[in-house]
Amino acid sequence: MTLRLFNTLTGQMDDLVPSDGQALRMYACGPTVYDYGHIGNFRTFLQVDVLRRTLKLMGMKLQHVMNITDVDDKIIRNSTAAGIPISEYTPRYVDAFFEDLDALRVERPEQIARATENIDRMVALIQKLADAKAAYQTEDGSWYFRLSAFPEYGKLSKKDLSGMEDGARVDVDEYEKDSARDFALWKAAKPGETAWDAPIGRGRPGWHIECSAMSMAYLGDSFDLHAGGEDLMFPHHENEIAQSETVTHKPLAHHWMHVRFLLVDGRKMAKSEGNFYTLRDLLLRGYKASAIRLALISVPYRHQLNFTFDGLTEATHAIERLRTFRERLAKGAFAAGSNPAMKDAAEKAHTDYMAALANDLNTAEARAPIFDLVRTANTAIDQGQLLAEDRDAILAVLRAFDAVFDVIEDRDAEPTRRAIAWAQQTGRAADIAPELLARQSLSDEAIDTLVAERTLAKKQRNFARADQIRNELAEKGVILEDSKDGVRWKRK
RNA sequence: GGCGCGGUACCCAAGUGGUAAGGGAGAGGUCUGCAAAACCUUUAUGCGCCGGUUCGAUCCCGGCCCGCGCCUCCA
Repeated sequence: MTLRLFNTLTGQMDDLVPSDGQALRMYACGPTVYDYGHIGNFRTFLQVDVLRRTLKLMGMKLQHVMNITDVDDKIIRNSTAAGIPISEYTPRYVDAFFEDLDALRVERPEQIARATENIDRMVALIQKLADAKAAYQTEDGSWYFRLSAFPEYGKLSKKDLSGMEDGARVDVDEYEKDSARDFALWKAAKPGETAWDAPIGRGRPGWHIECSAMSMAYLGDSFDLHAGGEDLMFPHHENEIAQSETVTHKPLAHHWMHVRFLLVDGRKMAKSEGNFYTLRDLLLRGYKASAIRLALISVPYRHQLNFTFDGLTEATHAIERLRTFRERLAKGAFAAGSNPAMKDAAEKAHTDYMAALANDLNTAEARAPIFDLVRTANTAIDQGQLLAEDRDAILAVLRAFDAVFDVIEDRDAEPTRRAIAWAQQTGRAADIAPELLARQSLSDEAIDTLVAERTLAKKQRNFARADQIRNELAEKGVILEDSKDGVRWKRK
């Protein structure tokens, strides 16, 4: 099975296949670690995760590199304000980033590339650009890329910059540059700023050169796929192409994938808009990591996603439906044998599911056959028509679903527990929803004890006491379900 | 201004030239001591508006209205 994926560069759907016949070599732009990640960041990383997992489910091997930008203007600004060197400032945000990825079940790339560990490679690339007359140094010691050296500039974002007038009063602060659009490759050190000594002078790398140097170092001059948020298309990715292809004369990446933005209440998320949420904000409000994951991946990557709290609630309920269903299959007793109708239903669901993913990662379309199967199978179970082999076939379909979506298996307790601990340790305890704390107040053992007491009360037909216990548990966010096979409880 | 995307039921959302997946929510019912879960029924002759092409358009073409994103750091 082959994934058809929209390619920004060609403007059409192209098959995504490893050009070396072995593993798909892909580079995805990672975070700049100057603060905690927000849900917009994570939508992009989640969609790249969907891509990764889909390719793996199709049997493809991956060589996926993600950079971490651990030196840039914002980092320097913030670390200076905090009065500590960037080497002490960034680790906490690097750790937080990976913790958040874990909470959201985002798989780690095969290779993490840190900017500060690849400075030599960036310097070497700038020297090659200088040799090619595509880079020049200004009076203050900074290096810039000469846009006029790369006629194809704009081919990714389809921008025609030929009409832009050089030397126009576009950017008075950058009067030293030959052209207003020329971008920085190397920023000369200013007093007190983090800097590296290099043959091209003391300074630090520009953002764009990082990705060019690291992607080529880990994946070769020309690789299969480059991914990132839509905002990176211009100028970041365009600049990467210019830097790399000027030196190699080969396409940097054959395929470019851009994840569209997440909006909040119909607007781009921004601190100044007051609609800015980190993952931790949502966890502390009591939303489950799985619900956040599902909400952020259920709208296909090529569409804007309008984030709302209603959407999270909806995702919570949808996951609950799937989990309840799987538990019913796993714990129920089914007679041996196979029901041809159910076998067909399971096969069809699997086929449709895979086809939807193969069609440009259409996650919304991929969900539908799974929920169809849930309803069909539930009905069959109600009528005693579902047999043991059918159960196994359906469980296999659910595993294929979770291989990409990864929300049925309940791993929500840990991220929530960690978020609460983090809030308490960093003086943000006030941000923890009271309801969430109430929910945490009962141990599993305490719940089991109360459930047992209620079961006894029911047996003695003391329904008043039984209902009282059920209500008490409900107030603590524990929901009970009676069935022939006993009582199931779950945390809200 | 340039480039691009979207407007489908109460909400989210898929989709196709032949009459609308799925999820959530609501209503009624079955089951249950009562609930919960599950199942059944139900909620768009309708897919922003106006023209056109066509035997037939939500899906193709043109125009218009509305919303959003990028064009500067930004996932």
